[in-house]
Amino acid sequence: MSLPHAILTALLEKPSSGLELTRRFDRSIGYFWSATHQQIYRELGKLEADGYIRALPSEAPTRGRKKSYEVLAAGREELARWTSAPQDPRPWRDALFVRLRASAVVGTTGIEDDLRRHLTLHQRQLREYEEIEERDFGPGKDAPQDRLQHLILRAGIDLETFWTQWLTNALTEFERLPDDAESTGEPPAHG
Amino acid sequence: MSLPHAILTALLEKPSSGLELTRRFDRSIGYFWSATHQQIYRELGKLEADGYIRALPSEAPTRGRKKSYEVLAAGREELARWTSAPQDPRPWRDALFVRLRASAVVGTTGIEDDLRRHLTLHQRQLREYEEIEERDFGPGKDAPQDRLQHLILRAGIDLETFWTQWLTNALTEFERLPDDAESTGEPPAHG
DNA sequence: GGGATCATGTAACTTGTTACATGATTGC
DNA sequence: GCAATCATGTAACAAGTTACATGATCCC
Repeated sequence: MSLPHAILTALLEKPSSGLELTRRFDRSIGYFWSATHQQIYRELGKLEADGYIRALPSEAPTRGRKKSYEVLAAGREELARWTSAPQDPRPWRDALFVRLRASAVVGTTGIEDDLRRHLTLHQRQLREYEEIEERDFGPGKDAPQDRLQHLILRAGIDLETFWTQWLTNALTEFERLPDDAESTGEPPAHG
Repeated sequence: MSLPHAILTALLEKPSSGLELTRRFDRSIGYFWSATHQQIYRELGKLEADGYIRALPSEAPTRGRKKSYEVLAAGREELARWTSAPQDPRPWRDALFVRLRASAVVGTTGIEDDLRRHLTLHQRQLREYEEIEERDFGPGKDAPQDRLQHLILRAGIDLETFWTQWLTNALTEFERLPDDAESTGEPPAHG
């Protein structure tokens, strides 16, 4: 149930239309909770039906006409409630590790190229985050109200750093592996 | 489309019944792709219908009777195809960061306790992974065919290390924050 | 008036979650 | 025979993905 609350947060920061939200989910918010415009419109409809947000008064609300939303008191209360309520971390899923484990059984052909490609993508993302950090949180820009934003950005930087290091290490490991290593049978139990 | 391929991998490692798979998804495989028994039974049905796996011959296949599956040639081929095909990394989503960003708008009340709780959970998971590493990949146990498994485990260790460090840092940051810091308005754009 | 683009949607599908149902086996 | 547990499922729903539809506006 994070998407509606991410939208409430975005709308509290600044009332927006669906498309404006979509654009904000392509950059800052999307760095930790991505969403497509279809999801956003659907969720806006629900939030309005639930009385958490309302469309700012304008002309006839039809297709193709821009429609901006603002958060109502009930919406702010719901967001505060959700934010302070305990939540377990979700089990994480990553297809790359499924593929690696599969390649221990059916062979590693082809996967190495994709690891290299992923490395490039993560290096690019890391650089992007670091540029944002320098621009927005450089020396003398550490206002207290920005600390939380900075903390979130640091998580992004640290995670991309993890990926670049792990992928670099994995590729080194692959060079040492016998060509197209293929093993069968149960691997160590891991727990 | 990772779940069917994770199941094919597991069945190639060792033919199993639905419940046995469920148990394996609770430990080793579940560390990077979790699944409930309902998902697994549904997927087993599809994989069988697609001709990728088959039930090992036994008595009448009814409810309550154990049913084991093995992978057919077509299943192995599909797994090899999927494993070697390029795949983009999925956009990652983490509710904790949504909550942190929300707390910059509606206040940080309550979230600190949950950060502490998450820290404990991640420390516990990290310890578990490290014990597995020592047991299965300790000195003298680095057979080439285990290298891929070790690589995956290292990713888990590194990720949990990231979490414990980041959460520790975040909690320190919270102590420095003015009580129940609450800011309004658009934060820095971050991109 | 026609194409680009801005803007809001619908529909169908896949994947993951939650709650519940039912049969078989084992130990008492 | 009955409770516990092993084992396989169904149903309903929530969330995310992909493809497509349609109206409004701007600029030539």
